[in-house]
Amino acid sequence: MPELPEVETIARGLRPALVGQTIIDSHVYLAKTPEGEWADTTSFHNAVIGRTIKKVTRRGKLLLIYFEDVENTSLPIGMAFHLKMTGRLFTYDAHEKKHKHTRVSFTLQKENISQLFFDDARTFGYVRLFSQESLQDWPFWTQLGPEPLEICAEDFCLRIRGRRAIKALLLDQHVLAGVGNIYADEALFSARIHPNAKADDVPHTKLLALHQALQAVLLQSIAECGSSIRDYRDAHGNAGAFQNLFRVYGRSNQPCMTCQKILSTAKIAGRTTVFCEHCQNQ
DNA sequence: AGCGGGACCTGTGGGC
DNA sequence: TGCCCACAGGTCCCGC
Repeated sequence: MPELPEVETIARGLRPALVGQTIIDSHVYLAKTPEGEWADTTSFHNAVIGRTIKKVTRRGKLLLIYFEDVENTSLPIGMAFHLKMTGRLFTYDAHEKKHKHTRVSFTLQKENISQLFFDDARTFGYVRLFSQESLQDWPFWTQLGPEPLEICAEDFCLRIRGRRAIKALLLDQHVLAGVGNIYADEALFSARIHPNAKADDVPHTKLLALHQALQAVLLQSIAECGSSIRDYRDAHGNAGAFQNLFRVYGRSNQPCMTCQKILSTAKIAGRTTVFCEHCQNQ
């Protein structure tokens, strides 16, 4: 679910509530949610108890929580949450009871007791504890592409190439980390590029426009606290507002905001894709 | 190499 | 009201 702007918004919301807090208890309600070296419920619990949160950040669509260093170097240095389609991370006061879809919860204390819930209706999401070493054994992590907001135009053009559909490249987390279906469609519309165009057939000037458009759409969405379609809420339970600014995503059969022709829908790169045949002719 | 389809899951909304 | 089907923001794996 959440793409880069939504995960960024969640990280910003959680940061003030979590940094400096110490985990004093944890519960795993769905055994498959923790993954990796400390996936087992008991080792997960033992590895997080007593850990103080140092940093809350993001890489691609992963929400990262780092712990303060401890003497025991065999313990994890942090945990990575992938929210997939329906994952949510919220903080609550000490009295909040487990929800229907709560998969993992943490109890925190510094001054006031509070809780962090990882809820996920469809259960595709996961949390993975990691050490410096185990990160290197995690292919999803080691193969993540660069951050789309940090890559320069020149490097962007070098990565968006080949005979695949350009939308497939934007969605490929090895090529760029954090772009999903919404922002791929919005950026391609903005740059006036057909989502099914082979990357190598797209003129260099259009690739430069796409680099600009992608960064603009991501930044604008972050400024609006992300997009809320159905499940997504930020760390405080608030909906984002960027969905009100969609120009193509979710607007099948509605008029193009540029040329008024009816927007087209197709399955491209395995995903529902909305675009304007007239404006995105390249 | 790159695609299409299926799998992993539950919830929701539309049509009848 | 209720049932059935299609579809959903992500990723991985398989076979063609």
